[in-house]
Amino acid sequence: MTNQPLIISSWPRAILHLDADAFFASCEQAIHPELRGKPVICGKERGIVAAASYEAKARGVSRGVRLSDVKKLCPDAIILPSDYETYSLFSVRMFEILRRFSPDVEEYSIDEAFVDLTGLRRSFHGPYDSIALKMQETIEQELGLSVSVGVSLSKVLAKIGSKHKKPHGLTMIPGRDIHLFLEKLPVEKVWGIGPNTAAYLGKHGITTALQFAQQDERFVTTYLSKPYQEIWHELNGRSVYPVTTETKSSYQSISKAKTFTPPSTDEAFVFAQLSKNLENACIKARRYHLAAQRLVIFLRQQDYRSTGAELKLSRPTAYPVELYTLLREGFRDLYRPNTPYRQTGVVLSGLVAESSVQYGLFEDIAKIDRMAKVYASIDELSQKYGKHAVQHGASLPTKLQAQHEGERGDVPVRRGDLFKGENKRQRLGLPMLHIKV
DNA sequence: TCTGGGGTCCTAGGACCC
DNA sequence: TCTGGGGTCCTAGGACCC
Repeated sequence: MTNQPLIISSWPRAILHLDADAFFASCEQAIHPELRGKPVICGKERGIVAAASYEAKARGVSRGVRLSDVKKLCPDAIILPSDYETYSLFSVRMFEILRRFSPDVEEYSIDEAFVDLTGLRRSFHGPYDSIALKMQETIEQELGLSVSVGVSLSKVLAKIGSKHKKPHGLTMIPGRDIHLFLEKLPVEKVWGIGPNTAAYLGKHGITTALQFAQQDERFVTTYLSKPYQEIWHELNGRSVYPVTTETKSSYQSISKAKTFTPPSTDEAFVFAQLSKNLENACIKARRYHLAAQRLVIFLRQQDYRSTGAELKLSRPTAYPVELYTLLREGFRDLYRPNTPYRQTGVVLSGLVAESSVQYGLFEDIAKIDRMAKVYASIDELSQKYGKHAVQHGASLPTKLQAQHEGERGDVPVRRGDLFKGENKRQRLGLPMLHIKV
């Protein structure tokens, strides 16, 4: 493997990191004024706290806590389902505001961004901290959201800055002060250093970010791999991570996984879960006009062990019908009877643009064309009525889960019951279609 | 610490070739 | 047939992120 040298920015940069405070909950409070000042929690759909407003945090509610425990901590909490579409709109507008200040905006996640401020002092007639303050104020005025920002010489340091004081912080870390911020910071709090690397560094006597930053280069290149060498430079104020402005329009891989409770030993049910994941992954791939060259499937057992297999496709595709034979074969190899499974998943990888797919000489082009049309209609229906409007027959046994999750989940369900009775879709008067494969 | 779902990048090691 | 050097490509798995 060729060891490419790191490219280190040759002049000092001014990089800002912005992190919205309690983003989901704050969006809810911005839209619904009556929620302001109250403990608001998002995550009802998953049963755990996805975000908590500062009022809720003050009562000890934090991310990941089970909602059943929330009621003990904070009985008057207002618990809402997460509404990603609305939050995305806030997110888009937040990034738009940032781009008024600099074209170099990286949309890092729904509620975080990096902005390269290098060279902007002249046009703004003021220091970097006043630009940062202006951003903060504009977002507050126009969107009613509070954000925390950090400004420093590199992305890693800017992130440390934005986390330093929350909510509504504005932290500048100039080169001469770096050590003050790293001194008390446990090394695992540094962006990119997880528990494994922290434990490894601990064996070398390194527990704080400052101790890590002060290692000499020989130590770093001898004992650490490239990602950590990069972090080491960044902590020392040498920027190696560029602010990338391209908005993401493609994927390296698309995955879908679903956990079910209780774990199941029912082969048809487990296969149906897998099949449904495949359908959902394919829908997303088609939305981005991508086709997969490889399909990974995995089954996770009750004890969290997982087995998987990578399947190669003869030609890139995003159409489940073309993948069922392979899916069945792969499943047959992995599945062990009488083993309780709790999760299945698929990964579509080796994604290429759909338009670049070459069809073989002997393939029935007319048939492929018809299939493409069927799927185009399916995608349209899913858009209108939700993605469960149309399903492959193979995915139908997932209906068992709906019954398991009902109040009387202990009642045995016979296969014959699957199609009986009305479901939500029918009650709403929406079409129910089954595609035969 | 895990919850749960969706991603990215890097490395080591094997297969294969000249 | 063995030895050895060197390169590429691919894959599994690890680590980390939000």
